This record gives sequence, structure tokens and C-alpha cells, in this order.
Amino acid sequence: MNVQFKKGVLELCVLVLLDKKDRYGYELVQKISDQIDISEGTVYPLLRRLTKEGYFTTYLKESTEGPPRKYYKLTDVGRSYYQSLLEEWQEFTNGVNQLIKEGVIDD
Amino acid sequence: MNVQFKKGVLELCVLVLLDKKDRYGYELVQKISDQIDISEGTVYPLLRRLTKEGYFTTYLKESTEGPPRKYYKLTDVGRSYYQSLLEEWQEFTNGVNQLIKEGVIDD
DNA sequence: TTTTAGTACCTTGCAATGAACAGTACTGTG
DNA sequence: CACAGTACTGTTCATTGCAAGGTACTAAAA
Repeated sequence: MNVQFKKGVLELCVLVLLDKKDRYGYELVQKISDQIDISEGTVYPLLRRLTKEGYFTTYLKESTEGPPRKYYKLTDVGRSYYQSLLEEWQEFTNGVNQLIKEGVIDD
Repeated sequence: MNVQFKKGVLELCVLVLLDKKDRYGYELVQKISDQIDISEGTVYPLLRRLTKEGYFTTYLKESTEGPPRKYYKLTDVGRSYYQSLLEEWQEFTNGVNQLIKEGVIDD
């Protein structure tokens, strides 16, 4: 899986998953890994940065399956940011896919 | 336009456009800029790298509209690389879009 | 009790690449 | 000649995912 493609997208993936419900870090890693190959070591610094920037808040919650979990919760600012990032992603991929189409059909 | 999304994709864009016909650098910049916002300063080092790696060959051609143009031509190796990169892109964006869908519909 | 395995979180140095900037060179036109 | 448009080049920097290497908690097995 091309590392460079992934840049900038992890952020979007995390935001998407948190839009609907709070999740803990390991869970985010697992959900994302279902679809794209990522490194766990990447996600935590990212979560910390986005929290620091005000997009998430965090809280601890005891778990019956292991150690306490640190949950991440999207803020209003985070939700707003997510929506603009999602738009950018769609605009961007449409542009690339358009180019792919043009490349294929000539001009 | 999110800079990080673009990483790794410029390569694909250039390869796509050259798959069907030889093009010169400035033309590539223009065609890509039609769809996504890029910096000219980025493309030439990329073209040089991909040429060095054997994916393109180059030739000069006089132009009636300005200075001579340096054309880029995809090699067989380049074509092969393009096809695998295209597959990766599609796999990757499918994965991300799947996550976006899941994020939206919950789990 | 200690060890192990699974769960869950954290840190650091590095590689890669797009942007921004600052040029150079060619050609035709005014 | 100067200018504008065409076309190409080089360098430094910021950003972020990877890989590697941990730490800590809990329950179950030895």
C-alpha cells in the first residue's frame, strides 16, 4: 500500500469514525486497519495532535476486557473541520479520477 | 486543497496522462492543474526522478509556440508501474470511501 | 505467586514528497 | 531592445506515515 497516498487521509478516517460515536484509540486503529493498512504508531501522535488542536476531547473509561480505555469525542469544531475535510477529499478524488478517465480516453 | 492528500498522487497523474501519449512538462502541469491545484515546482523534480528510475524516456522537439519542448515518453517498465499504481489507488480510495460509509451508517 | 497473553497506549528518528520561491532560457511581438 | 508568454530547473522546508521499541493494565494459566 502506497505510503504517500495515505498522507493526510488518516486524519479524515479518524474524524469520520468519531463523527458518529466516541471511540478509543485501539478501536480506531482496528477499524481503519480493516480497510487500509496502517501503523499503530502513527495513530496516537495523530490523536494527540487533533486533541491538542481542539477537534477532540478525551475521557477515560474502565474496560472489562483490559486496561482502562481513553475515549475520543469529537468537538463541534472537530465536526466542522471533518465536514470540510470530507468535502476536500471528495473534490480531490473526483479530480484525480477525472484525470484518470481523461488519460484513458485521450484528448 | 489539502497538500497531504496529494502526496503520492502526482506520480499517478503524470503516469496516467503519459500512458496514452507523449507530453511535455508544461503540458502535464496544465492538464493536472485543470483538476487539482498543484505547484509547477513540484512536477519537474518528479519528472526527473521518474525518468531516472526508468519509467520515462525524454526527447526534445522544436515548438512553433515557444522554446523547444522536452517530451516524456512512458517506457514498458513505466507502463507496468502505472498499472500497479492505478490498482493501488483504486484499492486505497475504495478503502477510504468504505470507511466514510461506515462512519456515516454506524456499526 | 509469577508468568504469559491480550488489550491498550506512547515515543522517536527517518524517509519521502509537495510547496514556495527564485531563478534561467527561448520565441515572437510591440 | 523590452516585454510577455512559453517552457524548464534547482533548493530548502514542513509535514506526516512508518518502523521500531517500548510501557502499563488485566485476567488466566502455570
